[in-house]
Amino acid sequence: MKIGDLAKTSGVNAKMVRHYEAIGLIAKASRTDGGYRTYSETDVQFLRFIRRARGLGFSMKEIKKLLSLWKNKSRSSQDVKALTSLHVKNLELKIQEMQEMVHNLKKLSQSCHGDHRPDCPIIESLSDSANDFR
Amino acid sequence: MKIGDLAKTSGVNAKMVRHYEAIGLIAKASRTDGGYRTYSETDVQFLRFIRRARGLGFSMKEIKKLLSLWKNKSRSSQDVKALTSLHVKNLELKIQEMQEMVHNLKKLSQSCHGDHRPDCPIIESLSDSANDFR
DNA sequence: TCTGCACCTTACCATGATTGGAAGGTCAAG
DNA sequence: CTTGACCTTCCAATCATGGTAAGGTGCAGA
Repeated sequence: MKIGDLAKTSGVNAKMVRHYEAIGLIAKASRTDGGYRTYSETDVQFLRFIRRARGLGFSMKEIKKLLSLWKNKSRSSQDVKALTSLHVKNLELKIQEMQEMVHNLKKLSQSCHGDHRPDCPIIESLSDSANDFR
Repeated sequence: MKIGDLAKTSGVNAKMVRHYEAIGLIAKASRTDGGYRTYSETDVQFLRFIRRARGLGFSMKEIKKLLSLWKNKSRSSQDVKALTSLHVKNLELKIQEMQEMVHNLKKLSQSCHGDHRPDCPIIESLSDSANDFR
């Protein structure tokens, strides 16, 4: 199986597969005589794992850990759970921050009449030293 | 006023001030005979504006627009409001995505006993082709 | 066998915002 | 005159991804 087929079946871009190899996330693929990378079904599973973890917002660093836990058959589910709840915690923090942003922006936007006049509380608030949003 | 003082009073890192100058977000500062950048109170206001907009999650591109709207006295508040609501919309989309991630992760985490045993539904789910989170 | 095409290779550049370091110049106080 | 704080430019790294260029491989059809 060449990299293009791997990309199709795993859902991970060929470019990304090479990138993951370059940063050591996955092992170096074996090559054909012509220099083409070759892959097996196992690699497909591997890449799918990575793609799903990315889809859940795990960082590459976290995925590296998850992968080693996956490969390690004597792992404890505790470790995986801990990594996951830390990730959840971080996500929730970010969500809260963004919700605050939205709240502030909406409050500003409400008081902005939104017509041709140049007065705008959003602009004024941003330039007013009394308003610090962090 | 030198760049260090500007940094202190505006709350924007000296490094960042130079960067903003380099990418054309702010005008090139005048220099002393020794080559040091010099700033005025106006520049402090400027940098504070940028810092607050960043704090609200606006991108540099958006801030560039906001700055030109700020400087342009004949701007319409409509433009500012439009830019802001677009930003809010994008934020809300991202928030929703992250909430879905959290939801999925929590569901997985719940079914993970979290002890020393190697069985872990989180890992299993990531390697199982039946689970696609996007 | 030649040709064309799809696919592969490496290598470099770009994004966006920020941070870090290195190597060196300026300035004021002691 | 030395010390140390501050400034300068330049270069690089982060993180995940996308793009391009220039060239090699492999296979099907004429």
